Amino acid sequence: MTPPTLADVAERAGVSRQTVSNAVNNPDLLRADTLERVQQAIDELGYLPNRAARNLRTRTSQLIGLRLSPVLEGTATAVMDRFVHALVWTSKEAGYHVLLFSQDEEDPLQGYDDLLRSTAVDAFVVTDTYLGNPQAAWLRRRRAPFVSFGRPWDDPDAKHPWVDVDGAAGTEEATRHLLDRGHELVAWIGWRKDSWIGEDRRSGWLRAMHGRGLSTTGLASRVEDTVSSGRDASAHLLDADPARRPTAFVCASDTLAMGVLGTLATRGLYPGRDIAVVGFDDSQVAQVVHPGLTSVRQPLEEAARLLVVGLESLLSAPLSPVEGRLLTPSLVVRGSS
Amino acid sequence: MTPPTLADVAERAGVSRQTVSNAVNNPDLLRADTLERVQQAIDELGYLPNRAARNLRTRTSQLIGLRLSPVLEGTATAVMDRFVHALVWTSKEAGYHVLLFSQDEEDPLQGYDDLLRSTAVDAFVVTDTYLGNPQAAWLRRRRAPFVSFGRPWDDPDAKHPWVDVDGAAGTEEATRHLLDRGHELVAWIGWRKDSWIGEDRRSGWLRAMHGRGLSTTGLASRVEDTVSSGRDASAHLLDADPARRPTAFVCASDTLAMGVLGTLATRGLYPGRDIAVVGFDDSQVAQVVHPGLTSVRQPLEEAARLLVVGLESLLSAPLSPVEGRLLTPSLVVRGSS
DNA sequence: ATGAAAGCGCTAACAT
DNA sequence: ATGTTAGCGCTTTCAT
Repeated sequence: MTPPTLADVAERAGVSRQTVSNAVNNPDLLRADTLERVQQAIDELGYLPNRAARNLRTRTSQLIGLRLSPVLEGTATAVMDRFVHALVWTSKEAGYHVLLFSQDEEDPLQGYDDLLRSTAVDAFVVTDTYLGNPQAAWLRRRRAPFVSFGRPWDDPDAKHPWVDVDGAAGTEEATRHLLDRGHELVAWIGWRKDSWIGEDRRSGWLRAMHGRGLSTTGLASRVEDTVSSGRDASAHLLDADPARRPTAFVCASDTLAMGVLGTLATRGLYPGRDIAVVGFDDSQVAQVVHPGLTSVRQPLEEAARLLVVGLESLLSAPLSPVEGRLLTPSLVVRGSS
Repeated sequence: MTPPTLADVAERAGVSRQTVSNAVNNPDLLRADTLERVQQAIDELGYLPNRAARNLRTRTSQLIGLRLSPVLEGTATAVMDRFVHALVWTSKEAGYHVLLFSQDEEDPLQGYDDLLRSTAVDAFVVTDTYLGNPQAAWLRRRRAPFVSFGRPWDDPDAKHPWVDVDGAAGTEEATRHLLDRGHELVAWIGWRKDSWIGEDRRSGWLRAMHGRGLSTTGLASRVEDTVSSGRDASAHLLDADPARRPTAFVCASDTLAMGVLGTLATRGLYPGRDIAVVGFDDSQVAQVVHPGLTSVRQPLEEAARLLVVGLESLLSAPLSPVEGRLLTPSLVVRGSS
């Protein structure tokens, strides 16, 4: 009924418990024939070390904590889904599992604190590094091992490994793509100024426009990340100055881009033919909407891989030099451009 | 540096370690003043029981295993995301965490087996109960505790708690909604016949149509779950018999519905005005596409809640009577109808 | 109501 | 190269 233990294997193989432990953890220490004998007993019994016992002894849990942020309905946020999957996959390769926990209403640090104090996880992957998020700083003070997906925007001397995607490079490529297709009046619909990620992405658009000597006057708009904001902003930009009516839109998110598509549909304009549109994140929405939304895709699989690498070095050598990695996203071109 | 232990608390409170354990697990056993003294020591030290030690002793892990299925790109599958979140949330309330693992390429049971043999999780939540999925049967043979989100379609004498959503009721409501709006030629675009879920959803459409004495001849189509299949199927249905040209489409998924919207866009038809469309799952896509896709929404939060309830009773009383629960989805009406 | 003793299954340190 | 000893932090008897 209960799974076999080290002792069961030892008895069957006619060796001591320690030898079995070595066979599992330090096979090099065993003589070839002993190892084989032990291995056979392990196979026959279907032995696998008891996690709780091993965790207690080694003071590790082989678990990585990840806080799941609430699902935002009404937006096109495909990132988390893909990222979680990539993280689970790469963690497995490294011998870790991912433990999910959720935000506590009143105290955002509660979940982290409890898991830490109960030694339930070895480390965290933090994903929300937006301005004012207290987690990173708090975890650092706590000396808790963690890596972050997202730059430590507000903390230049952060000492934890991080991986982020170069949003500016993404929007720059998107804008260049449109410019290459002959567009000159490429508008920007982004987020409010207090979003560093938003300003980062905006800067890529600016860079591309200015790089071609094009003026951006009257072509930008900063709004909330909702479909209706995108719809209103694009309608406004299209109606503002007839002489500088945008022929293309680059958006800070697929959500905003869907708003633009909405405006076009209302006006009988056809995306990709009459007006070009580019989104950000390559969400499912971008993939299934007609005629396909061109979008900037984040290399989440690579991000997850590098985060786990960072985690491993952090856990094996806590004082190793810290590094941040900036990944370049790619543009997925579809019908809308 | 290391977190405080039971012994630390005991020393500080001037009681034995056992008394501290009781204070945590059986506070009723302590005298009020002792309890308060211990509690104060706990608070001062920030003590939380070491998970590994507790797990070893109690032979539980307070962990629920959930296999994350691969993200299907190019489809509108919003279900998993919301479900995982709901599960994490309700699990927390019940004192459990969710451990994620991923599918092994060659052996789909590997992940389950390893976690079971290493006693890393207390139970599983199984989500893919489609035809031919060996997990449920395998877990049952293994006497592993699990609950499933999805009926045991192919196993009438399954003995595990399950929760599922009444797909037929959903499509029936969707179809009735269209009939109430004056449509009579309501077409169905669903999945291939070997999908029980697909046939279930299809039966709801049939029931609604026949309930109003309407013929379904030439109005149905069974295809793969891709956008292009939905596009092709709807185009075909619109072109087939002019006398029975559909004025509305009910689809087995939002993915298929997006294909229908694609066909409409190509032909200059306006969803909701010229042709009505209803999808299934209330994905993000349905929420952000213009002019909004009416869709059947699954009560995932309730499903997660009931699954955790089932899990608790399963783990506390393994021989308690098994129950299955069928939940009724709701229709979210948007511009497309 | 509180305490003492034992042991869950494993591995690190040491001995052989 | 293999075995012995000890103990990780906790909870479950059982005794007081």
